[in-house]
Amino acid sequence: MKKYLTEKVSAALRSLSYEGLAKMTFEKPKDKVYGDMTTNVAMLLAKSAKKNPRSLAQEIVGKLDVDPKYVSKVEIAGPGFINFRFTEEFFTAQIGFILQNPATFGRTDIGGGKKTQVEYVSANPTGPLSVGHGRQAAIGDTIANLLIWAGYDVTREYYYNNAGRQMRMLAESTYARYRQLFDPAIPFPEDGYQGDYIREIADDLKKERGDSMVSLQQEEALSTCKEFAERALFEAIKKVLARMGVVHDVFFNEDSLYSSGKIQEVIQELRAKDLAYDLDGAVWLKTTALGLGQDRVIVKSTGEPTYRLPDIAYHREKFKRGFDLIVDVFGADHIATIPDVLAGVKALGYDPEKVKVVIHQFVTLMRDGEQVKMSKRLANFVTLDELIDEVGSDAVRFFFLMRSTSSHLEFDLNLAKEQSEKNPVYYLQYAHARIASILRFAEGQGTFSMEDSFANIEYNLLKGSAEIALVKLLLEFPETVEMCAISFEPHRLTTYLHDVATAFHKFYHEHRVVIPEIELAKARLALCLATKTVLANGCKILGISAPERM
RNA sequence: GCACCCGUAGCUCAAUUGGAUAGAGCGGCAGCCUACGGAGCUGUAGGUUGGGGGUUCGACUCCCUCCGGGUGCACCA
Repeated sequence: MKKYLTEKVSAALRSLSYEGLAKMTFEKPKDKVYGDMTTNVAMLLAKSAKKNPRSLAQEIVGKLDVDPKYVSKVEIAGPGFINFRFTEEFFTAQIGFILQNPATFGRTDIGGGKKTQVEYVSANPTGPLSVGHGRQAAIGDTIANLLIWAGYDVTREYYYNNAGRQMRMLAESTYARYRQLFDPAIPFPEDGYQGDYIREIADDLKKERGDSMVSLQQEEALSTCKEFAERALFEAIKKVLARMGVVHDVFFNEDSLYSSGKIQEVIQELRAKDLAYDLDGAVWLKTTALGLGQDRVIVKSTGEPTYRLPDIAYHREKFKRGFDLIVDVFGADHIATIPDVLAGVKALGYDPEKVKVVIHQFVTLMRDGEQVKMSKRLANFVTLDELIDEVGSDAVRFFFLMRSTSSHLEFDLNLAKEQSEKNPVYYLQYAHARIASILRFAEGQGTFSMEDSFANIEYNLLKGSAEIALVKLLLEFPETVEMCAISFEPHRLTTYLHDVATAFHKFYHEHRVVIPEIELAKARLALCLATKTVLANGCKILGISAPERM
């Protein structure tokens, strides 16, 4: 549609020798009285051509040569919009296109196979995943799906650190809990991890090792505790993620950056470029030379690197591994670290423009109209596992994706559990199940069979406004996926699918599908099947199920 | 104090990335089941887009400023 118009309008511009003076874009007007497609090219042209936009539009339209089989009306409106209306046949005929390859409808190739990495979750194995991690998992995973559908070559990655101070504390906490099983008087470290999950790990440790570790050297015992706790926690993390349908391709360990010497390489490179220097026994990154407010320490005077250095080294690896687009999904609490990392990337000679950082805001759980209070320190937070237990993984994913990532998300537990039209995820799934039910019914009546070819359907029998509106919406699916992918905004897909469900329900109430007029019945069944296709493909991208019955 | 995010209908949020009369869901009010799923549909009320300036043919969107909420700030991660 856009392609066709682009061709025709640029031909008209060429004959008026206005070509290249302004960027030509088409979009779907918000209000359907303005037609199916509109362009503001005349208004953009007005300035450089020094002419009134409306008379410019008049000139362009005069030179326009469009096929009346496709375009039924061209008009100029408002300050100089050129509006196009397409014939109904133009739309309905494309149902056949959807049904030709249902599994791939919505896929595009704008990504051109670009090698892309999406990093998300990346929680260190020091405890169970929180609901915040859940939001990140849903967002990251869906962005990855969107990019795949848009033709990118995507790797899903999880970055973690099992070496630092946090892990030391995990080991000490586990060890203390373990020893308390034999002697309750053993003290618990002051900054230790308070959560009950540590007790559970200690219990398991006792089951496996008995009291054999009580007599062990402390360092040896701690290293055993660390390994044991890390393994247990990582298994738990992977298990919860799997419950949400999230599976990473690569787990990248921060420690490998040290053992392989990459950290040292980065320091050398930065020094060689005169972007790192020594002061007060520490190594500083000259971030001021890269446009930031102040220089930052990358190696402390104790010889220990700060978090910035491995983060920069990791991003260097991302580039070295050949990724052409790097998407980092982080929580809002990591905002401050981003400029430093990007500066580091730039300092090493890579293009920071290739790194897209998606920041998501926090999640508040609401129950019975009141905020569920959570404190990580007191370890009384709701874990992602518990949330999935309570409302199910479809609702969890959908709710996490419903809002724009930059918006704070209020998660209404009562609503998520409610099995009614109020609940947006059920509303969507219900539409899919309802179509499945109609198709079953039609097959039972012998109106059609799934083996039928949809090649000879008389689509022009579909004339009702609800039918046409539904078709038009379905045809927007590929560009919607594309737009969500390139803007990294999954929530727009949830909005779109909700609209599709609404358009379908409206169609359903206005038109009976399985009727004696067999040709019309078949055309409507084809429309149902096309709708089911879009809903199913959309749900697949969102990572939620599209049930045949509910 | 500095940086980033947010502020839109009673509530939770959208708004085609600068387009035409700012839209949904929930809640409120009024309706719709003798045929394919009422987990649905129809109608209605509800707004100075936090305030004020600016850029533009055009601003919820971009710039400045103020107000309010959140997050971050270190040789912690």
